[in-house]
Amino acid sequence: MKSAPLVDASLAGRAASPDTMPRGCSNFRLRQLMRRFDQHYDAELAKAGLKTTQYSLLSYLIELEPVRPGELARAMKMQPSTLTRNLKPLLSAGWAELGAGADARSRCITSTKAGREKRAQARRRWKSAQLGINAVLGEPRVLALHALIDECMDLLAHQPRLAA
Amino acid sequence: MKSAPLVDASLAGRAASPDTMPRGCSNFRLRQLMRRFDQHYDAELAKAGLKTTQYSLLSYLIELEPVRPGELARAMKMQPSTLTRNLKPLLSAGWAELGAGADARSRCITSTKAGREKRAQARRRWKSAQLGINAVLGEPRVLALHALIDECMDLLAHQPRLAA
DNA sequence: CCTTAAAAGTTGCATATGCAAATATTGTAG
DNA sequence: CTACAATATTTGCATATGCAACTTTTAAGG
Repeated sequence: MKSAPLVDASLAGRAASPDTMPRGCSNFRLRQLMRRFDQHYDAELAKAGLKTTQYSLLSYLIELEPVRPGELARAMKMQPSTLTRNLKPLLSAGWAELGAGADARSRCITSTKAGREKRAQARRRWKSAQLGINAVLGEPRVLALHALIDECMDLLAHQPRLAA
Repeated sequence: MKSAPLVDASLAGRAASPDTMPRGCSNFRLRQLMRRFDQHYDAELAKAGLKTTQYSLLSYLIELEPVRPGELARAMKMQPSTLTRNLKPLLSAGWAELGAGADARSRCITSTKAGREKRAQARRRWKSAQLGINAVLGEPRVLALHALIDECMDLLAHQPRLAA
């Protein structure tokens, strides 16, 4: 028995025949690729002493500051609770500061001088990582990937009710 | 001052002009999309009582069992240490079991009857989530995304030295 | 005013992720 | 047989992620 392939179509999704319907789990695929990318960028950014996620957050903060937590979370399309916690390493490192907002129930996040310097330094590492990706995958493919991701994000954004 | 766009090209990467070079951070984009997908699949799979990651792991386990931890990690392209921990919820739930391997320093993972039943049940939820994605994004776009991800994974796999 | 809703953040709980280091075991060279 | 390298897995440490519940404040009705 066991005529089935090692990993069935719902897992890897590259065995079964026609290309008329998506095979395999989109989420698992995305997750795999994200892990790979993350490792690459992290390895480069580690030389500047931060994680890729921290670099993104610091960059968005510097662009948008002074900014409220919720606003920043919305801009980065993440949960407010996630932002609260992702901010902690930046606060500990002295790259960002959390002050009182106009509204007493809100806050105001700003970057420090050290934070802006760290971002400038890390940016060179990020650039290196990005160029590495461009080189290995080829710029056209990276462009296509970006475009496709953007399309998906747009379509998902206007779709409040996704689950059946 | 401040003629710069709200979020510069290195962040969102959709402002600046020519399409001749990738703009913005591929990693951040992937991360965003992955979060979205994850939420969608998780919402659906929660009805069966597990997370998307656990569904993937359980599925791979059932396909490959009996299997050693390292082998399973390699198949799923994740770190062995990550697999060790991701397995814990499955063990706690009684969906998988960890036994002694041939080699005394290794182990042998197998699924339980409850695990296989749970997977069958969860598979319907996964299918529903996947169909939802196909519907919102359109099957051609999902196919394109899969193909692109697969290409990237292949190119990255044969590239041991990525970082500069 | 007072009650109730809405808004903004944070915390509790659980999981996912990876690197580096530790552990245990097996294989190998002298 | 022993010291050392190679293999297989797990732990320590730190972060990332989300949902649901909770706290505090402000706004809206009566």
